[in-house]
Amino acid sequence: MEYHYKTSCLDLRQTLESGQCFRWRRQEDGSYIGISGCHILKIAQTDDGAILTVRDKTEADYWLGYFDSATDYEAVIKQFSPDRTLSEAAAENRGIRILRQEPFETLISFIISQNNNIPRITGIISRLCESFGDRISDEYGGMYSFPDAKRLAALTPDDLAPLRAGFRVRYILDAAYKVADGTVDLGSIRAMSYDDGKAYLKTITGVGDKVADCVLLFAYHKTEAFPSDVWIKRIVAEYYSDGLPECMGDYKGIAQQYLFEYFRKRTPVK
DNA sequence: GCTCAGGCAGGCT
DNA sequence: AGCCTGCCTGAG
Repeated sequence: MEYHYKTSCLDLRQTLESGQCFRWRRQEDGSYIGISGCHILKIAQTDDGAILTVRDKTEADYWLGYFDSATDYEAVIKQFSPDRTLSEAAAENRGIRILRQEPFETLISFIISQNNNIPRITGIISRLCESFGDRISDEYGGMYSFPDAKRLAALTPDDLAPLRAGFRVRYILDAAYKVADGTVDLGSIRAMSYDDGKAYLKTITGVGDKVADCVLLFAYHKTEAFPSDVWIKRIVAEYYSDGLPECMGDYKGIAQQYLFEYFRKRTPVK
């Protein structure tokens, strides 16, 4: 079925190519095909929203949650209006959504992201899923699930060598072990405060401030999280050296995403 | 050869 | 608590 999602604040390219997710493929016609958990979606941009191609209404509901349809982005952008830089960044990138992704997949993805670039991150994750995930559908040329913690915990560094993930392999395995044996219960983080969730995630080797913030923001939708990468550090140093503006409130993570896109676009590729 | 890419651990002060 | 340094890998 096709589900027509009407909204004024969703731009697929801005959202799906913003570096918060790694499992979407842009098609020649401009639509995107992606997977999350065992859910598969084809989605196409329209003037007044997007059209979701899904099996049934239950699937459509899953994806509306994934695309954060419950958050009023218009209101958030209005809240940012006192800060000139931020409101310019938001106006230009008003179609960005903060996705609600599967926690384990998000955790492993951002462990892989450290000291790495987006094409390589995407490649490593593709190989991980094709090697150790399940082929859950033959449509769109074959779709593979993200392997769960138990599956990954059964592997050795040699098994993961073909991924070419380098020194991150031992971090991937440490995360898989801790989640598989219950040392880390990802489900419990949802109810935790931002600070507690961050400290809890950092008990995993290879998870520092940046990775923890990405997981808290892009999986658990804790919008107080403000992932501070090399780009954001430059922006903060130049524009917010006296501290982040009051109007960001509890939406620092959304602000971060607008600022990141705004300045990345303006930085020429060498 | 070199540097850099959306960091982190481990060791040092 | 804050600074340094090395790190797999592949592209430019």
